[in-house]
Amino acid sequence: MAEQQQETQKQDTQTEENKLIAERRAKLAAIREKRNAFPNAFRRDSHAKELQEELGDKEKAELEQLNRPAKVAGRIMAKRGPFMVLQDMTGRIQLYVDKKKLPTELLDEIKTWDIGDIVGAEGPIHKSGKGDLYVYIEKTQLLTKSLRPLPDKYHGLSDQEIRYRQRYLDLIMSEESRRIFTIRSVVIDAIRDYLTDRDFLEAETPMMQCIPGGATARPFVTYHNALDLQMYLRIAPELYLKRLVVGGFEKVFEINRNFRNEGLSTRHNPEFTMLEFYQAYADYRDLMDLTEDMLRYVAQRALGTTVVTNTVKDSSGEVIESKTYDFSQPYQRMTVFDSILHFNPDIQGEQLNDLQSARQLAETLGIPLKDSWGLGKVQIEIFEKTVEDRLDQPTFITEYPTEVSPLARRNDDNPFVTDRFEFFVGGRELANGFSELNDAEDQAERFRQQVEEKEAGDQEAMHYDADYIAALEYGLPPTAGEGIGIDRLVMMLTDSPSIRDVLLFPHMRPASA
RNA sequence: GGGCCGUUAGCUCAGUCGGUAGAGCAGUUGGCUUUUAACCAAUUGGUCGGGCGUUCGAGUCGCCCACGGCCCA
Repeated sequence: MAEQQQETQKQDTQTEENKLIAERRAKLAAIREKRNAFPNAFRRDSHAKELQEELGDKEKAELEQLNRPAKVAGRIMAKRGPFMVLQDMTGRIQLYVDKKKLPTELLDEIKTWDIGDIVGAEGPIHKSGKGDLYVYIEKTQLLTKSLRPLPDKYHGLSDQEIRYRQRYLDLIMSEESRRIFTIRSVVIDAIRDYLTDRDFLEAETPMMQCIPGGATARPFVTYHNALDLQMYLRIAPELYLKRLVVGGFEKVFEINRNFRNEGLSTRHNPEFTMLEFYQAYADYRDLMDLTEDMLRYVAQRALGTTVVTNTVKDSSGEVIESKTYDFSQPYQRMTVFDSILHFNPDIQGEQLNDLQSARQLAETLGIPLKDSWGLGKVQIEIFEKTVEDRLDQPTFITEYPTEVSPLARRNDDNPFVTDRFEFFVGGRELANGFSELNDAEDQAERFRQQVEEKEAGDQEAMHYDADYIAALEYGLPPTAGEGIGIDRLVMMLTDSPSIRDVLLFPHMRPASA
């Protein structure tokens, strides 16, 4: 009882607290008195952008003669004298309220319309003295009353936190934000087209797995009641997609979410979108060629060009650095080993090839080492520390050590490394691909090594997946597979500095009370 | 995890040396009806992120906490 009273009181103060909302509620109440305040029968026949493209160049007099009728709908974004600016998903167009022609009752109601309200309007398209198109209102109606005031019509929403937490406001206010998410959609569409055009089959594999495999990462843990079973959100679809190749789907791909239980940063979100694809009777070199070609196609579709510009801005938003990446050119290719030597002129090849001296080198570089690490792991640590963020132009790095590539096929000439590559642009890893390990016995041995590392305390090490080994024992044809991080790809294509700018609803700590 | 910065009206932001809280936009009232961040006049609106402390007095100084941003690990 007391709680209820408290709750009511709280609600009262919240309502009183914002006078602007109260005023809009009163306006809505007045409309409810007269009719259904939420009509849903209005149908538009035109979008703002089409009208601007079709009629924007025509003269004022010509348009008045044409008297082309249109029905439009959208959100009121500004009011300027007798004009209202309407925004729909394609763009903006003005409405003109002629107080000499419209009935008084309607004019009185239009006066109560606020920025943010959603309305429909019908009338011929004319052009104003200043050269802007408008719908000369003959009929109009309020479709949805907006109860909360929008951000500043000129400055928009500048509070980053609110942009992420209330993305809908960001989308209403920011053309740039709408552009980024439109590009994201086109990128995924283009990838899907590219692969399906080449006879890849799209597959959906489990998001909930009993053995989280296909990558080294900490998984999220969940629980299935009916089966009384601990399950994990997947960290990768890899092992399931390769089972499909065993099953005879020789070209498969999946675009979907992976979940990794790690921190949040400008580059990491606990759930992120990956493309993975597998092709039988191909090797990692074929996939490097495919990647070059596919990214060219995707950039062209999404941006209309293969030249991508990325900028670095200072705190005031001034561009202090600008780089261009031309995806029409062949990308550089370099081995891990060579790239370390290339970016570290002081380092000698012999130092890198000996565990003792490589460890020493790593310590000089300030890399914390674990006793269990072999030469390959130490080399990769040195690579990540001294090379990765300097790989600016599109570059394939090849020959990753077997020790850090538990699912990749060993190189025929040098079993210390695998037939694997990673792809970098702007210092960021965008893709990882390799010839798949299809030797069931070798794979079983590598799983055992991972389990040892897990038992030694590495929470990211892999589990032993006996069913996957069984699948390999039936025979996986020679296959190459690759993963491309969609979020990072979209960041690069849209020149977005943070992964949160390309995720509609990035994960945040719950807002404080 | 560490460092720096931020949090003031619905939004965008000022706020000097510690002395009763300001502007523009939005809103309200009136005017204007081919405007372009529309304009003109009047006007409403504040738990200064939260807490503790110093002080006669704190948006302002100190400490703690929350959330966010950037950089580093």
